[in-house]
Amino acid sequence: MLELQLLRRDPDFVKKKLAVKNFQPLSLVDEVLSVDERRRKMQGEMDEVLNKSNIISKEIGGLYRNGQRDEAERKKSEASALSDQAHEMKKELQKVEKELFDLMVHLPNLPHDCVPPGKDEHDNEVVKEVGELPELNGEYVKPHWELAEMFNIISWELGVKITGAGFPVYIGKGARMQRAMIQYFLDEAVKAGYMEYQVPHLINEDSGFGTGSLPDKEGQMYHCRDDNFYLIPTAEVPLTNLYRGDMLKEDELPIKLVGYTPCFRREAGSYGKEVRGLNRVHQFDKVEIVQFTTPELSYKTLDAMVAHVEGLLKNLGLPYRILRLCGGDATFASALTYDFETYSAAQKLWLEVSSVSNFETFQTNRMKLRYKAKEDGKKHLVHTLNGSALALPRILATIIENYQTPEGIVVPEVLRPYTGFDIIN
RNA sequence: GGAGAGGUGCCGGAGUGGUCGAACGGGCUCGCCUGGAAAGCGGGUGUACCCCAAAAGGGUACCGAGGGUUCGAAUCCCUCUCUCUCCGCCA
Repeated sequence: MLELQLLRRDPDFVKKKLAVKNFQPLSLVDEVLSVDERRRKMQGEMDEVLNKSNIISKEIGGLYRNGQRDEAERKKSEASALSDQAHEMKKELQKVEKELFDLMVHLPNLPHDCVPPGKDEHDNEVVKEVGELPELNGEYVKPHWELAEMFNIISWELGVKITGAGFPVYIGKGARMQRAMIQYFLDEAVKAGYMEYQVPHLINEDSGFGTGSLPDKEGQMYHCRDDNFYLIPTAEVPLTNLYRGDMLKEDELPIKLVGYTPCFRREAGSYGKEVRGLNRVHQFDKVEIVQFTTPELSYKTLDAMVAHVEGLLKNLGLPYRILRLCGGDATFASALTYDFETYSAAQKLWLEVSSVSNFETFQTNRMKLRYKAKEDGKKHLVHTLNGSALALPRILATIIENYQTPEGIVVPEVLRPYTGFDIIN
């Protein structure tokens, strides 16, 4: 959630930034301000009534103590009227507060200065492209879903039997590849100073709200009706919410967390080749890194996280490119997002395998996560960042396609200590 | 799932209708004392919102959450939630 003070201070700036994000209608900003003004006025009036009521109540207490019962009784009706009035005002105020909140919740985060304007993925900016696009020839240009079936390492059919489409079952070396990647990614993160966590895969509403997943992405999450829990769409949600509501000391920052979890996404509305094979599934595994930091350091931190993800891709030997997402393609909560894509040779397709974002104070304003500055002891909202490091299925898809040979699928060197085999055949 | 006990400030822990934003103790912090320290003494020590150009100051709310009773609620009533103990079930 944006900070209301910012809207009050500089509504034009906010509008300008929202325009970059392709947000409509900008008049929402004015609406917020007018509701906010109404709210303040109402609160002032209510406080005044409450103040009077409190004074009289105290007087009544005093009168009783002095034995002036009659005088006290007489004052009661006056006090009663005031408290009724305050009660009504409170109800009205709550309505307006709710109104204000509902409006604020619909404002996305403001994009960072370097975010290019734009509508959708076509306007994203390619920042960097690394590695040779592999030239496959002859018959060895099969897409990963064919190879996976061929070597019996993934079964879509079994997944359908157990659950439904989009729930692949990994078998034998396929399962071990998964486990190897998880372990490798976790080890690399721990080496880089991240604290490993194992967190719940179900979250409550407050957690969903904290990261901005609710109400914005409600339809994307699986919901357990009976208990009102949601299946996590990413470890970002539980990891970030670990610190919800806290007041940190500046010395405690930065905080670096890493966690492996499965991720569940309904992906309503997806279709076609987009969802073939591992390209888009309802359940997948991911290692996620999260950082909490000060506003001064958060963009440096973002760079460091980008570098970390880049390191992983380099080590896996996959051709990749980094995109700076344009305003329209970046998510609701992010101020700046870099997407990583690997090139899947057989599909001749760039697949998104990581997304690294700085949310600045957008999440912490919702979560009320602050820190006390060393300098002046003042409280500020913490900056949050996160990134996939990495999401497994598309990495696996890319490995399967790019490393196919007449003998089988060659396992990238860095994974071999974890898999215990060097070829899938 | 059943029965019971309980959630108070940074921590411990009082408080069962008015003078309670909350005793007392600890912690932390500032000052005095000291060559320095300890002990001791004295002061300070929550958050959010509103009024105010700002500061000073003032107001309101907050004792797990939300409602209710009352002129007045940390205190009484209801609902929810979490923790603990016992029983049942169980990886």
